Amino acid sequence: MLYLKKYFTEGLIQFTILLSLFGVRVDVDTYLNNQLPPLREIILGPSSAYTQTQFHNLRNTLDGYGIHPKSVDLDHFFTTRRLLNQVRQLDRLFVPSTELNTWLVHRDSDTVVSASSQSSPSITLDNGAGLEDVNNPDATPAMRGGSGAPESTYSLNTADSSLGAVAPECNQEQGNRDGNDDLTKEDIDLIDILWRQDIDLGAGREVFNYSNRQKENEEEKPSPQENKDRNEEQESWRNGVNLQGAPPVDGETGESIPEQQWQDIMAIMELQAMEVNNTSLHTNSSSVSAISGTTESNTAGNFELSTRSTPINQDVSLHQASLPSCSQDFPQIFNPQLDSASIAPRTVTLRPSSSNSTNINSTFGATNLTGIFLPPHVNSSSNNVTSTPVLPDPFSTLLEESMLDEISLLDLAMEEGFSQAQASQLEDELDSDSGLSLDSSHSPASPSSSETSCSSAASSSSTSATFSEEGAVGYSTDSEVATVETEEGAVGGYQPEYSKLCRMSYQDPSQFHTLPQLDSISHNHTYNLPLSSAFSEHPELPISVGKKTVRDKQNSKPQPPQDLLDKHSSRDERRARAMKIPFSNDKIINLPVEEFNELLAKHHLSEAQLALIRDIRRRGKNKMAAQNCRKRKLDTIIKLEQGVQDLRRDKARLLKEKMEFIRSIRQMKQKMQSLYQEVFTQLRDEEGRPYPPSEYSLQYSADGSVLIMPRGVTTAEQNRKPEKKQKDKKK
DNA sequence: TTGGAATGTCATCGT
DNA sequence: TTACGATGACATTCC
Repeated sequence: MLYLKKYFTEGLIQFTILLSLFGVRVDVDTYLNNQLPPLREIILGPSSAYTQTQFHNLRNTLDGYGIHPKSVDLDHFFTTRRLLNQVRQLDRLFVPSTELNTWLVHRDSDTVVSASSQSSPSITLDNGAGLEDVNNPDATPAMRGGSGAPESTYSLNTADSSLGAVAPECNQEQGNRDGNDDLTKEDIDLIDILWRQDIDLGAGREVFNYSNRQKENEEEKPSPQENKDRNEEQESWRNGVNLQGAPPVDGETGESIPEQQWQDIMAIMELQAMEVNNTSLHTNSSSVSAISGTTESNTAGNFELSTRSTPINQDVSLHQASLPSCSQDFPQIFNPQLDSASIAPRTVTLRPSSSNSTNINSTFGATNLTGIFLPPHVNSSSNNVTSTPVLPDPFSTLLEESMLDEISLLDLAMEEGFSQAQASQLEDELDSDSGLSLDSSHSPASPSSSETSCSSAASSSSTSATFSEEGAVGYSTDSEVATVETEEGAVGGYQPEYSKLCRMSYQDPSQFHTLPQLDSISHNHTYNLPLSSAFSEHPELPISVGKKTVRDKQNSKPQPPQDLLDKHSSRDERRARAMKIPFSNDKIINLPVEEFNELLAKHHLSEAQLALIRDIRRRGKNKMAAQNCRKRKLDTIIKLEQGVQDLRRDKARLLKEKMEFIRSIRQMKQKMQSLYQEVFTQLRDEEGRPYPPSEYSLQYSADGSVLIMPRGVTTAEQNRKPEKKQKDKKK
C-alpha cells in the first residue's frame, strides 16, 4: 500500500508539474475529492476524509519544507499536513502577536483614530494586522502575509476595516486562511508551533500554568545578549502584571514561540514609561478622554468612520496608543452588533461568533481574573453589554484629568521658565485651599529680612555701645516729662528714619568710646540706633544716606548742633537730658544689673531720676525685645513660606509619580485583558469546540494557576473541588 | 485726611 | 522676690 501511494503520488505530482509548465492549472483536489475517492483514500489514508490536500497551494508546498515529491518522507509530510489541517479545522489558530497588538491603538478624540506610525515597520505590521478585518476576504491575504507585506496590512482604509472582532473572530478566519498563497516560512513556522501548542492545550492545564511555562522557558538557552534582553522584558512584564507570565514555549519541544507579541508590548511600555515625563497635557487629556469619555456605539462608530475617512495620524506614535478602556471598549471591539452599517456584510459573516464575542466581553466583566484589575462596575456589566450604559472609568475621570492638569501646570511653572509671578499665580489658582500666598515679592518678610537682621545686629551690638555721660536733672513723672518735652518742642521730634538707616549701615559706636571729650555732648543714645548715636557723637559728620539727609538738605535750614541732637534723640533721651541723668541711656539699658546697680550707687540721684532711669532701662530692654520678637516672627514666616514651597514641590512630584503608577496599572489592565482573551479563545473542549464565554470563565487560583470554570462556581467551590476544575480545564 | 507700615510702649507671663 | 526675655495689644509716628 505504501508503495502504491508513493507511486500515485509521484505520478500525480509529476503530471501536475508537467501541466503547470504548459500553463494549465490542475486542481488535484478535485480529482481526489470527487472523481477519484479511492485514490484519495489510498494516498491520504483513512483520515483523509477530514482534510484536503491542496497541491496547488503554495503554502502546502512550502509546508513540505523542501521535501522532494519523490521522497519517501512524503507520507510523513502528508500525515503532518493532515494533522495540521485538523488543527486548522478546529479553529484553533493561535492569535498572532500582531493581532493582540491591534488593541494598542487609541483614539485621540472621538473622531480621530490614531494608529501607530507607519515609520516603524514592526509596529506598523502589528497594528496593521491587528486592525485588519480578518473576515474580509479581500483583506485577509494581506494579514496572512504577516511580516512580508506590512503596508498591505493597512486595510484600515478599506471600507470594511474595523477595530472590532479581531481576536475572537480569528476562528472564522481559519477557513479563509486555506486560500492564502502568500504565507512565508515564518508564518508556517508559527502555524506549526501553534499547532503543537494546540496539542499542548489538549494535553493538560500545565499549558496555562505560567509557572510551568516559565520553568520550561528557563530551559531554553538563547544567546547571552538575547537572553539578557528577553529576561529583562519578561521580568518587567511579570513584575508589572504579576501573572508569572512567560513567553510562549512549546511544552513538548521546548521551542520558543516567537515573542514579538511580548516584545512589542514591552517596547510600548518602555516608550510609555519614557513618555511620562514628556507627555503634554493635550496628549494626556486626549488619551484619557478616549478611554473614559465615550459610549460604546460612539466608539465603534467613530472609529469606523475615521478609519475610512481620516488618514492615519502619523504624528501619533505608538507609545501614545492605548486601548480604549478595558472596561468600556472591549464591548465595542468584540460586539459586532455595535458596528455601524458599513460593516454589515462582515457582521453577517461574524454571526456565528458574534454571540461568543459578546459573551467573551461579558466574560471579561464577570471573571475573577479580570476582576483583579478591573473596577467593580466592569464586573457587573454581565452579558448584556450592548444595553449596558458605559460608565466612565473612575480612575481616568477622577484622577488623571485633574492630576494631569495640576502636574502640567506646576511643571510649566516650575520647570519651563515661568516667571515667579506666573508660577505663583498658577499655584494660587491650583491650590485655592492654601491660605498662604507664596508670592515672595509681595511677602512682607522678604524686603525686611535684611533689615531685621541688621536690626538684630544693631540690637545685639548695642550692648557694646559706648555710653556717653550726659547730665540730667530731676525727673519723676511722665507729666513732668511732658512738660519738659513741651519745652523742648522747638528741638524737633523723633526721627525714626534714622533707625532704619542705621540698620542698613550700622557702624560700631565703640570707635568713639575713646573720645571722652564727646561725653559732654548731648548724644543720641538710642540703644538700637547706633548710627544715630554715632551721629550724635559726631554731629559734624554728615549723614549721607537716606531720605532724611536729602530732606535736611532740602530744608537747608541751619540748625544748632544741640537742636539736631534733640531732634534725633528719643523721648527717653530727651527726658534723661531734661532730668540731668549723669550717664547715657545706652549704659542705663545695656549694663548688667550688677554694674547698673553699682552705677546708680556711685551717683547720688533723686527718686525721680532713679525712677526715670529704671523706666528707661525697662523700656529700652523691652524695645529690643520687641524688635527681636518681630524679627523672629518674620523669620518664622519666611521659614513657613519655604516649607510650603517645598511641600508644593513634593506634592507635584508625588502627583507625577502617582500618574505614572496609574498609567502602569492601566497598561497592566490592557495586557491582562489581552492575555485573558488570548487564552480563552484557545481553549477547546474535548470535542474541539470553544468554550462559550457566557458559560465559562477563567479563574485565577491561589496557587498561581489559571483554570477555566463554569460560571456561577464560587471561589469556595473552587477551593473545595480543585481536581474537578483541573479536569474541566484539561478538557 | 486717611490708611498702612514701622516702631515704641505697656501688660503679662514664664523662666 | 527680682530681673529679664517674650509677646500680644495698643499707641505713636511717619509717609
